[in-house]
Amino acid sequence: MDKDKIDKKDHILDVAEKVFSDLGFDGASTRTISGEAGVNMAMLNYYFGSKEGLFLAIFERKIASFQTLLQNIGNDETITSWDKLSKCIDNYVDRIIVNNCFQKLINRELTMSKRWELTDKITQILMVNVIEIKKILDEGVKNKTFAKNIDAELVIATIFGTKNYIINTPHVSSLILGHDIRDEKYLEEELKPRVKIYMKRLLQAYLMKDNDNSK
Amino acid sequence: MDKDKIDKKDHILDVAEKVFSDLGFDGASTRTISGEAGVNMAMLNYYFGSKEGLFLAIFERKIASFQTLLQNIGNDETITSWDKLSKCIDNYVDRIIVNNCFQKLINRELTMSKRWELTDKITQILMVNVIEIKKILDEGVKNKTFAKNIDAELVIATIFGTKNYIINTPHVSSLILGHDIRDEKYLEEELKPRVKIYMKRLLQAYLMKDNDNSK
DNA sequence: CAAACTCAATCAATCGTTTGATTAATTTTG
DNA sequence: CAAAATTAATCAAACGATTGATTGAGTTTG
Repeated sequence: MDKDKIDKKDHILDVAEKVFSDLGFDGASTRTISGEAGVNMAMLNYYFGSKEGLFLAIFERKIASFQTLLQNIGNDETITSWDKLSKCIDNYVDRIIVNNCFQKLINRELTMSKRWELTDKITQILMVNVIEIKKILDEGVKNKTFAKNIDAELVIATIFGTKNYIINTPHVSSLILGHDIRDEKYLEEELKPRVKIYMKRLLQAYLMKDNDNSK
Repeated sequence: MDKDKIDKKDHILDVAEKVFSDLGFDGASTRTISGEAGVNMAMLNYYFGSKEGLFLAIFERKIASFQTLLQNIGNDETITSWDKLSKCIDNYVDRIIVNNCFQKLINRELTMSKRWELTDKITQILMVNVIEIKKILDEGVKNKTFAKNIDAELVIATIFGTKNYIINTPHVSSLILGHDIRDEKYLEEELKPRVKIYMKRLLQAYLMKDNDNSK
């Protein structure tokens, strides 16, 4: 049946995503992945051509859902620049914490000096979001919602960096926060709203204050 | 000669640090490392026992320099909490951008679910800095330098996360900033001061403003 | 000379991939 | 309809290549 085939491929991709994110591309053997997924080793090549093909397929599957999310917020003329940024933060915190282990994959791949093609593709995808936020920040400066001398590029680094730090280094951030951040209940009910509130207060304080240059 | 021996070991460690940070632990073969370092493959095992021993030796070498840096800032009674935090930021930005590729190593290792012993050791080392900053923040709240309702834990995530984001994802941050951040001149003369100024303004705005809870 | 060092050659183990056979379901044919 | 042919899916086994590690013979050094 066609449905079963798709389900099986999807199951392999689910397992592979987890194993790759735990062990890295080189650390995860095809035997481990196929074993974990409960399928014969040869099926990986049968379905995805190669180990790298499997790796790429994981990304292909996720890309679509990444593209469209922030798309229309920037063009909404009815809300202020601050509200747009606020919406972006909400979306981003929600989305990223769901795609937990995929985020780890993306981030590790970006730190590698291998597989340039994939690195470039990921970079391109992430830049869509970066540009979207940059646009909102610039617009906010122009219409004086935000202070004129903000450092927009580094604000972007803070937005993405803060979230990445929490998610990608769970050992450290769990110690800092005093909870296991891999506990889904804590994540959903406490951490997510807390990060949202914090990010908004942090950025509001910075963006909407006059940072005079006379030190 | 004893000097030559140490120099050679250090040279191997330098090369290995670079190769590991580019290719990951599993992606970097002992042949690649020894070839890059211009030494016989067997030397790696002769000096460091094993591939993992070599990997650990890279960390051992760096640990000492990491420990002592922030140590005494927190205990200085003559400066304000804000100045302490300010000093921490300076130290941190300076140090971390120098140890560029070692940071990538640390960060990738923290995202892995392998080599628990090393992960725990790294976590422990990083926590020294975390606790130091936490202490400063708490003290600042107590003596009313900082607002009473700040989110100290997430401030820490912002400090480390912002810097990590810039350094660990050079492809993306180079695009954002419009310069190749691996260009040492740009890094030293432009980016470093810029990050310092930005971080201080960002944190000052947040920490020294009343974040009322009514919305 | 003895200890420390260096090397090419080699080891077993594991890697990603391919193979050829087998099964089961579908389509074509007489 | 029933037999034959075709197809996709699955498997155990094996492939060559590469891995980290070791060997034992040679060289250098103090």
